[in-house]
Amino acid sequence: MTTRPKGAGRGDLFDPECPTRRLLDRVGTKWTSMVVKVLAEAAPDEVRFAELKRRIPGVSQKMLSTTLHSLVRDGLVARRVEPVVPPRVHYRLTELGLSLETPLAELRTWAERHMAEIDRANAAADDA
Amino acid sequence: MTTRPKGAGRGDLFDPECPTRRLLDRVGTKWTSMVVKVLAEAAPDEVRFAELKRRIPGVSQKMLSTTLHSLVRDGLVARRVEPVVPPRVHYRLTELGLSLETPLAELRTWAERHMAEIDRANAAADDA
DNA sequence: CCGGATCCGGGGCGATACTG
DNA sequence: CAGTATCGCCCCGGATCCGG
Repeated sequence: MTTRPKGAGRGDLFDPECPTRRLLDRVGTKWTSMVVKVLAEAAPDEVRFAELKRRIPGVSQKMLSTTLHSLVRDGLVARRVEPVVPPRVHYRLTELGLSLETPLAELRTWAERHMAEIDRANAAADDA
Repeated sequence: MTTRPKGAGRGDLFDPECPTRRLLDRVGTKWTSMVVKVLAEAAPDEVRFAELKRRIPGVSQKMLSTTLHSLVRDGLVARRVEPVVPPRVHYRLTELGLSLETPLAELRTWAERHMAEIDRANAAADDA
């Protein structure tokens, strides 16, 4: 999933290593944005795995787990394990993750305001 | 494709019809954000197909064509054909498309500023 | 309770070749 | 010049089983 190029292009946005494309590859995966949102709403508190799953209807255990590990790997989410039986695992956004929430929130705002127009455009296209 | 549970709860962002998820499904496709960026930079001028292709290294004709048609269908891009031989097709952002450029630009800014941190986090994870 | 391992289908995406 | 058609790979993401 995570494409792993090495040198990050920082000048040309259309460089194959374009940071925006790479970011969208991550944020665009199905569950990432929702995980970030839930964790952002809970911040600075932690959220347990099961609670996260409960708050994101439709996500499978596998995908939630995979998504979280990707985010941890990217340094956007911190993971804390309580060494008890049964184990308890807690997640929270790092500062980096929190800073990402800002632009993501703006995208959400745009979506809420304008998706209806997109739907209308599609409906019009279907007519033709 | 997507099952339609019922009327979308207009409050709940985690509804299966969540507008944010749907927007990200579109914007997250590989070439969309770059097409929008090129057209936004050219705005309010139009850009021809070949010029668009030239400015987006790596894109195939097929994917550029597909991406553009999706955007047209969504009402984000307008298409104008000059009925000459050989044909000339011009594209430009609609107002809706232009308004999307704003939050997208902020995502780009975030990406430029922070992708290096993400890369470092990944490198650190590779060590372990 | 948390999540790794495996199997599998569908769709995004690319390469190439062909039309008007 | 600007597409469309076809083929096929890859990998996301869902279901299920299992392990600590």
